[in-house]
Amino acid sequence: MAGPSPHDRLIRKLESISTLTSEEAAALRGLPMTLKRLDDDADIVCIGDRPSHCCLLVDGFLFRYITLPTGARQITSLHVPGDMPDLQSLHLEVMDHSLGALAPSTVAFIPHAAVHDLVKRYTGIASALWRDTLVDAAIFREWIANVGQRSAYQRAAHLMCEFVYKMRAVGLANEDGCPFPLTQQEMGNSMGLSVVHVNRTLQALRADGLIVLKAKHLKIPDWEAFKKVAGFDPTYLHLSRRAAA
Amino acid sequence: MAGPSPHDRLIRKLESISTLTSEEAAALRGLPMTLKRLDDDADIVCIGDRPSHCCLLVDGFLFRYITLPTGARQITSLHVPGDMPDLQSLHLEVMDHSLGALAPSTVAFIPHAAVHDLVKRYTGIASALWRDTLVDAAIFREWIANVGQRSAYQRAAHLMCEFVYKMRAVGLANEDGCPFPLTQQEMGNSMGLSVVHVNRTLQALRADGLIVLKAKHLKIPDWEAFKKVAGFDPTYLHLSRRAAA
DNA sequence: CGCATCATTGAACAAAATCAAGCGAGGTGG
DNA sequence: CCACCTCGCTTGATTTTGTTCAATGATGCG
Repeated sequence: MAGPSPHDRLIRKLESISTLTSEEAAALRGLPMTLKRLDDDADIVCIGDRPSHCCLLVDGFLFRYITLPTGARQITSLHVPGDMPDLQSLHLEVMDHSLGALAPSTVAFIPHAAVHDLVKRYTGIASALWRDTLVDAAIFREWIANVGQRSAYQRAAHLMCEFVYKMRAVGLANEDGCPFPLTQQEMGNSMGLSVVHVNRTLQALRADGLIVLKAKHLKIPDWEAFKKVAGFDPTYLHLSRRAAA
Repeated sequence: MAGPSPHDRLIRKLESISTLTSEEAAALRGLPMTLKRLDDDADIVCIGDRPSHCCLLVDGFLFRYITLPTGARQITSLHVPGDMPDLQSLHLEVMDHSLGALAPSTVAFIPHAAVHDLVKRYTGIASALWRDTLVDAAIFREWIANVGQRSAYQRAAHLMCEFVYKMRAVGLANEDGCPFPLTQQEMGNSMGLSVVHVNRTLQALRADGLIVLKAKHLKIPDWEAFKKVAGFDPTYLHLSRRAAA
């Protein structure tokens, strides 16, 4: 399945959190993009790099992570198609974290210069991109609260809630759930938990009938009950009315 | 002590992470500001609000926090003079968290319209402000790692390292340390730890000669040793060379 | 002085980490 | 085609870290 074009993905994503004029959408369609396929586990940019391109995720899943001096790894965000996970590199020259692929993925590289140019010419695009980085930050805040305050059980539920919401916002989830690409190890690295404990937590969620997670596919039978358990309120995702519906 | 003007604070802060032309600095000096004094514990904006102004911290200390459905509170950031902690409200209409005062403080309110106007007219200011929100996000990422991966002992050390660095960057710390306004309860809410455990952790840090913390003043006798314990690398603060020195 | 807030202490308890094996499905090479 | 190997998942036992509960000091301020 060929799926939407890279430009369509980007536009759909930006429309999930902003509004674009047709002129702005057309301008975005003019962005030069170089496609690249990535293996599972491949790194796109690493801490210390000074990227000259931004990366748009077209297909698959990416994640950002920090490696501590001890070797411990903390995942700080998960990304779905349409996301530009290193948009920040437009204004932050040196990477303070790394960006890698969670699953085999396709990404499109866009030269910084081309983005800077669009931003200068279209205030609407500038706003949308700035806003995108701000939503990113809002999600980071929620993750701090997730790791800092919630029990393992709630934490896992919250992580999954957010993931499904993000997938729905770009049209990649339906009533039957959506792909969920994380291994238990990766979930642990996202939530500040050991693999063993993640395993036990998932079993508890399954036993309580809250999730059906198998073969990297996640289904939530009772969405309202699940949100309640997670303490999930989607406000922080700042979705436009259309995308939130 | 009257101290620097609100505009000076802002300019100094922006210069700690960017460079401004003299024309841009002059334009910033033209920003309309309304000063307000705040008590300890006062809230400036709350979750759900739709602010029409940004807030510049002139004097004192602010913090952002999320309140979970259970009533638990997670502090997501600490702010020192020169910071604009709700700059994000320029592009995110509704607040997904709250902003309050850690200590008696003075803040300056700036109408969104005035900021939007400056951003439109000076790309350098637009870049500096966008960059400021991106540094904010980088700090959130580091906090996720702090809460998710580090022991209580390291966590506390890291929190203090970051705070002192931010104070130094705007000229508010010297070799004798700096003010440190957090109660142990607030430190706990910042690090995902109970008050009791914060207390014991601080005692351990004191016993090891790493900190001298008394009457809300913090001094680090051996900075290199302390950074090592904390696993602290200031890259993520993205300070300009001048401010990092 | 008396109240309020913050800091400190001890004891019992709970959550999650660690250590150490096994299990199972998918992929590979002989 | 099958043995085998790897990676991710699962399980149990044990230990560690941090929480909770319940008081008791200390400090500052009106």
